[in-house]
Amino acid sequence: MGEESVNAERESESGRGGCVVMDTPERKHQLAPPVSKFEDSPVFNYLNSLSPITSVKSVHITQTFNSLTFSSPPSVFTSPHVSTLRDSRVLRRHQFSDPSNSEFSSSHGDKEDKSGEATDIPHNVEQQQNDNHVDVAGKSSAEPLYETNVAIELPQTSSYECVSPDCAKASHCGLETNCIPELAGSSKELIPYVQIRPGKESIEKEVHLEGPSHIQENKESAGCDWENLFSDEGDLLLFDTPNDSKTLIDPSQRSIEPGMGFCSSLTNDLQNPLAVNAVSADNNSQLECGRDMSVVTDQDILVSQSKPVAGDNGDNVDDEIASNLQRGMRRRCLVFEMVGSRRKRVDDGSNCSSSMLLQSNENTASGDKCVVPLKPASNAPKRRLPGIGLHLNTLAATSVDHKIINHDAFPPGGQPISVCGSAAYFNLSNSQQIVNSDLVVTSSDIDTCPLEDGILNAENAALGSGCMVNEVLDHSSPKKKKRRSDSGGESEACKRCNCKKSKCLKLYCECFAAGVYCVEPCSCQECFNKPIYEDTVLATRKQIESRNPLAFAPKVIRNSDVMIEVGEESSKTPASARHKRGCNCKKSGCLKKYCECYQGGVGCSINCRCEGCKNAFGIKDGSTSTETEVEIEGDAEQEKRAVNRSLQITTVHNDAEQKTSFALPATPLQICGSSIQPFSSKSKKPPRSSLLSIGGSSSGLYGTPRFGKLNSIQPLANIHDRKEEMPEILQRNASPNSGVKSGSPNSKRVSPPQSIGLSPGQRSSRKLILQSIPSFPSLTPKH
DNA sequence: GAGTTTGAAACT
DNA sequence: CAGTTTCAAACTC
Repeated sequence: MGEESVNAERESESGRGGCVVMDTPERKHQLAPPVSKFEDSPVFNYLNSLSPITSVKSVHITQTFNSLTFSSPPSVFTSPHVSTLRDSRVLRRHQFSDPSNSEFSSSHGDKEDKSGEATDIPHNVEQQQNDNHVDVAGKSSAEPLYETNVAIELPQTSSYECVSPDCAKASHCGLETNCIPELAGSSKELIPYVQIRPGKESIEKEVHLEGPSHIQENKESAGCDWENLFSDEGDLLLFDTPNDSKTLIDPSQRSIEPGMGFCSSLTNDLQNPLAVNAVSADNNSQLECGRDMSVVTDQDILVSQSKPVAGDNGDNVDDEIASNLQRGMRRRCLVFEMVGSRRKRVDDGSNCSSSMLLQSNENTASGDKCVVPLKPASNAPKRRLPGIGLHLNTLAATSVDHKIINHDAFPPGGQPISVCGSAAYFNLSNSQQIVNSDLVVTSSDIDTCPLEDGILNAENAALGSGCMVNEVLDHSSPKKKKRRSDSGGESEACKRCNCKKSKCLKLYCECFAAGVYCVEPCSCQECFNKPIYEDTVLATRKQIESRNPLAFAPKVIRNSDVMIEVGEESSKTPASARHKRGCNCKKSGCLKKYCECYQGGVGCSINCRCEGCKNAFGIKDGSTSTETEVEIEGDAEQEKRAVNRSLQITTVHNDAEQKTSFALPATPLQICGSSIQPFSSKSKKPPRSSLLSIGGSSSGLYGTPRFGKLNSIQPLANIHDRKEEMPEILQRNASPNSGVKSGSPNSKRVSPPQSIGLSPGQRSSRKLILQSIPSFPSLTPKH
């Protein structure tokens, strides 16, 4: 459990979703160079080596949890705790704008406790962390747990900040102070803190008397180290808390938003120990603070990192803000995942800290397109951008978003969720949301990516091909290019709609169908597909899903996916990829984009009812024009391979994708879709759901199914395959187009020019791969 | 950019 | 499930 919980926390931190995975590689790079003082510390080394992996783990973990919990969504929460907590925080934040209100915090704290396992787990983790920290202080052992702890600690470090609020109870503060001294040597920043703390220590000591104090202390100590480490490694952490970044970034915002202020104050405190102390004195909520703190700490850490230890915030802050603005676009796609995670957090237990987080989120989240808001990840993305974490990066919020967010902070509907990000709603759609969030985290989630399509797409887009990423980024780009231009792949994440009557609440709307919120580039009228209307969006989505669980599933399924899902049937549909439902073209001859199959770069299948099919990618009869579809039917082995791959991929998605992300809706959607796809075959649908069934509800919860897949898949997936895939995937990433093929070994078919690779399925695969890679090296195993 | 075509989505 | 309507993208000019 401890490891899992830790992982979950990591995930939550990475939170922001699948992004983490992406980040990991980058982080490594980043970390390696900067290591300075901390390098000596075993822990630090550990982190460096692990950090990348850690992020991945988060994803996997979530997945694993999901798989484990599959039957029961709640269980999922447990693993994802962090994410859930954060999400909950977000929501609560919205609800409770005023962090100042101790009541809220306290209440939140209670809620968190109630939240249950998820919340509980964190505590456990903390304890473990504390233990670890202690060890760390001792310096010695940098055990895998350690790493996990470290990851967790980040949050804790935040707790450190939180401590201030809690100070009454003090555990954190005291611990921190204590820890600090130990760690102090390692980190520059720490020293300052230490100095400050002394005053607090007296208070903290009182707290210490209580059992928890030790743990907290340890945590804090760890946090301190973390800070140092982060400062070195920083980026990693940053990714996790986009929101945080804001808080950290903008001191000014603090003044503006009470809640934010709190967080910011914390962050500031981090920078300025004295301030922190003062804050701590005021704050009452302990647990909440702890969690929130964790968030804050992350932010702080991030900030510190972003800015070299120096503490000068001003300049850095500006830069960060700008970066945030840029992020806005990205967020949208990724958001889903992120959002989910955040929401979870909120739900779980947002405490006072949560409120702060929420605020921070709001700040970070862009209103606007709010998509962004979700992702704290977005913040992370900034730094991540450089690295693989493209989708995550894409998620990054834009500065604009931040602004918007503030405005939106309290959507009319009431739920701040919007903040979470466009993608978020997918998660929300069901109880599964939790799962989704997890997925998101993983995907991201994910997303991402991403949503499914939403997240997943986003993720996929990012992962799938550089194109996707670009597209996501492009959102900012004014014009909708035709998403499809990408190729069949339509990067859903980047979709832009032009709806006039549907209010963007029907599948007519590409954005909505993709599980993504409409963004500026959209030319839609009377659009309700915005974070502000998240409730409406979610409700509508549920309705649609109730009618057709697969409504948001990716339309085009890869062979691998099909293989997996369909299993036996896959043999029936040799084509590398197929349209889930098949087309119904009568006049276009399946040679124009009117045809979804053609648009998706896939051949028509038995499922199609098209007339006069001339689909260049493959005719309905099964004879794909392109030889590409080599029939795998006969080969059970091939199918198995494909399945394994698909599973791997899918698992990754769940991260993303997404939803992230999603990527389906976010990624989740895609994932779902993939999972769902089996059903997709028109008539055959029901049977295949087996996978879905694993996940739980097939429908809305695409996330779950995906998770299920992921979970199931991961185990199934052969390491060999992954390894092989990994490189390929990477390469593919480099070249999106190529990627397509790689996606499914079986699918030899070269994706038509379009980009089969772009096709959601492929994307998903890519995304998955990317994520999977980092995840692969799960830290836990080391233990 | 306006208008037409097309097929999916939604509705009955 | 089939037929019809609505809708927005794709396409053409």
